Amino acid sequence: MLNAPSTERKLLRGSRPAPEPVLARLNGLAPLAAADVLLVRGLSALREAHVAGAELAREGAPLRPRVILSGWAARTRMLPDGRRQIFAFLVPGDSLGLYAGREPVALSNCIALTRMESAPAAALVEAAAAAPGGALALSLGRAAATEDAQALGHMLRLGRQTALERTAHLFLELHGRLAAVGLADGPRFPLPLTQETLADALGLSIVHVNRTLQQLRRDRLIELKSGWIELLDRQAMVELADYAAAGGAARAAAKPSLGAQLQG
Amino acid sequence: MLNAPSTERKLLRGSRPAPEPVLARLNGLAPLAAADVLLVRGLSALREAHVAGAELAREGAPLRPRVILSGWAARTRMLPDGRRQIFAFLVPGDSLGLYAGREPVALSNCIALTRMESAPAAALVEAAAAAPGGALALSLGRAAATEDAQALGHMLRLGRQTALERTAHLFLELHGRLAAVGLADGPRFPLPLTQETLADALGLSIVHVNRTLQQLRRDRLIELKSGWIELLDRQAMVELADYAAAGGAARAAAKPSLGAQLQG
DNA sequence: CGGGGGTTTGACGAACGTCAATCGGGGTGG
DNA sequence: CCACCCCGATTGACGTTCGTCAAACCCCCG
Repeated sequence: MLNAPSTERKLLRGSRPAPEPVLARLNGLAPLAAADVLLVRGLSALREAHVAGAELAREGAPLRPRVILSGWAARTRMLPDGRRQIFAFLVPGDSLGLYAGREPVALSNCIALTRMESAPAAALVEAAAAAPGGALALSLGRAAATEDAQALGHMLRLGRQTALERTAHLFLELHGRLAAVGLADGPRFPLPLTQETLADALGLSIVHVNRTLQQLRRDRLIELKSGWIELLDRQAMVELADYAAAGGAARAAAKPSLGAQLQG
Repeated sequence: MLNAPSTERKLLRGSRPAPEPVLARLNGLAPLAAADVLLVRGLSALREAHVAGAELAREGAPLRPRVILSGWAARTRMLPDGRRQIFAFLVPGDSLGLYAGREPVALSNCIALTRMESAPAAALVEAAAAAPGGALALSLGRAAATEDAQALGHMLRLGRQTALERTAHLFLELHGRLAAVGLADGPRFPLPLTQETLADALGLSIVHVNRTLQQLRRDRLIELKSGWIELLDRQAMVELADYAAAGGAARAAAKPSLGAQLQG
């Protein structure tokens, strides 16, 4: 359930895990004004820590806007008999309840999958509302649209793709999203998820997820070990999973140059 | 593909198919001010007709805000090999592209499933933006939240429910939504969908949808004939499908009194 | 050296998809 | 008015995918 320990530290030596994922994300969606950049940077002063398993939102309860600085979370809902569906994974740079308007009521539960850090982001909402035509508002709007597009991609996976296609498609999406906030190391990225968590996201059983992962390994499409995954043949996976057609591809595309700019 | 002909006319004799579904919907979500009511009523002057199969939106193309006055539509996406997923059904009172902010780009295709009528609704967006604290803005916000909740319910269906549960759950959702705009006749409501369309929504094959419907009939849960469906034992269906837990139940609940008020 | 959560494997069964044929009803051309 | 036709609904036989059950196995930590 936790981020890989030694391996991670070794591979990202010299840079902190994710310098400013929220800034990278929002600035990647629309170049922010200087004031907006300061505002986003200021969020990290409000940093709060959560243990794995912490509940960030409960369905039906009020929901405070929040951005994720580090770690992974998941939006979920459960059936009375224990079946669980994960609607979305939240990675650094993602947000929660940012577009709820008035009456911010959570439509799903949200739980931390790893140890993580977040910050309340009401300031972002207010700043965007104060300047509806500004870059920040545009960026937040695009973030919302991206979320919607990803939800549609998830539905397409669940409804119309096989286990192999679904799994490849999800990995491609996660890779793109993590690359966009500077958290991918080329074709490699952290995947701190148990197979049970993957199963709940993909609408499969644990056992079948395991066999699907084995097949992706046998086909030399991925290498998966101790919380990290490497896409060995991205192009083949794109074709296998119809990634572009299934949506989210263009919108979640990595913009590595922007992340680099921010560090300069 | 068309609404049932003789039966429908007989059962709804004396009232037009759906007096003012958009008004019923929005007023049901938040009581509108008099000016808002006039604005919504004015939309029907812009009424446009569409044949079954008409394309209301294409993925990636600009999307103009629009409300549905009559008939059914579906949001879809296709895979290159022909597999199709329906993300949502749109019924009278529903809208399309109403919350897209700037850059209104369609995230999915939208096609008319029946002959239908719609009207451009940019006026609603502008009025809500002009009075962000007003009843209309609140109503549109709640409509957006309801849509999101329904999308989550759809994901839960696709990922974690059996064919029987999925089908019952969808019927319960549609019943609630149609009742909320005065289009249900007690436990009966129009269902102008082919089994192929249902299959694409439920993530099943046509044949399996057929067998699932047979079982719902055998179990005396529904009666389904020529474009109409009757829920014979709603409570049993709610338990079968875990309707409340799967979401959308409370939010999509019928508010028949409000529809009646509007007619007086 | 255990313990415990997560992973892997095998055997088996149920749910669902595919293929193919038939049926049925309503619309349409003759 | 009637025969034809076409799309959608229905049914049966069979194959595949995926789930369930159960038992190791593995590795990290305490």
